[in-house]
Amino acid sequence: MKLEQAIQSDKFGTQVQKAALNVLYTAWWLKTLISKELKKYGLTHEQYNVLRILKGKHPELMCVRDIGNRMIEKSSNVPRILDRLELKKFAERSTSNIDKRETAINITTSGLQVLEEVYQKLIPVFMEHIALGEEDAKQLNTLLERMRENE
Amino acid sequence: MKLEQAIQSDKFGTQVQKAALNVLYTAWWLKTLISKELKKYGLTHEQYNVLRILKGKHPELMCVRDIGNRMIEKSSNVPRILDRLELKKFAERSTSNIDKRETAINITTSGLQVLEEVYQKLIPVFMEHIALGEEDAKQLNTLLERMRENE
DNA sequence: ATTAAATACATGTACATACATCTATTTTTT
DNA sequence: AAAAAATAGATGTATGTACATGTATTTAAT
Repeated sequence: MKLEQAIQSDKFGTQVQKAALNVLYTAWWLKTLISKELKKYGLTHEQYNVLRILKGKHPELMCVRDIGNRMIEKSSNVPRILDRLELKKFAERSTSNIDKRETAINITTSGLQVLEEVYQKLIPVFMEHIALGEEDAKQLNTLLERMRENE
Repeated sequence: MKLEQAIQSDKFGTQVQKAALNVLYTAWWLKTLISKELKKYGLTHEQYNVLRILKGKHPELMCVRDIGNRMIEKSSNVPRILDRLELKKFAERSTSNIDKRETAINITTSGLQVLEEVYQKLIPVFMEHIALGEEDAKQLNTLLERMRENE
């Protein structure tokens, strides 16, 4: 859907201003698409993100700050997200031996399992709904990174 | 900043998967950029968005559903955002005469005023931080809309 | 005309963001 | 070594999202 229809407006000033709205809208669209799938497994987008990050280092443990640095949304409140993951037994907290201020976080076996299941379901969702070839995607990545170049 | 640095990862699988993360990250980056400016005026990104929408129709009044349809994030809870705008006297609610179920919303003079002030401040912020020419922006818009083509 | 269905919006709940503050540790300074 | 500063992360608060439910009003069905 064109942005004009999506937000029922066609007063964008410049293409740059339209691009900003387009990025925001596309991000919402993507999040909704993914979240719909995750919901079947009782996961939110952010909880899934944290699990993916934990898996990336597994079997190493990670501290809260390291997870935060890898989050897409830097202002995410990681301790709170970990609270929910712990309740669902997808992650475990323990105090670090080296530095007792640090919390060492581990993904559980069922965390790894749910992650794998969800990922297998997400692939076809991506395939079906994201209408972009590898070449276009590459070009899109270039433009988005150019957009953020000034800090 | 390259996405690899931003989220401290370079395992993206495909360019399409990277593009999805890149869109999400850029949206967060944009929101943060804008919100920092809005904060000086006691506005959130979403409140600003609603005010912009109201201004677009002013002096016509709008109902809650019409505002919702124009929001970037379709799942926004418009009544709640209006609560805050009303407290700050930037918007007013009244019951529609034609259909008493509908709430007619009006932007106030100070709402229009704060919007104009903020907008004047946002222009240079855009100029300074969004490193994209009109041609690149146009191309970005094309790619984002192609991405969402399959619904 | 009366009842049923639909609509508009408000409101409740769980989760998340954005940001400030607090507590427990560790590191640095003196 | 003792005091001060820095750091890690938990927690509080206001706001927002996502979605379900409730209430008033209007429209459609019988």
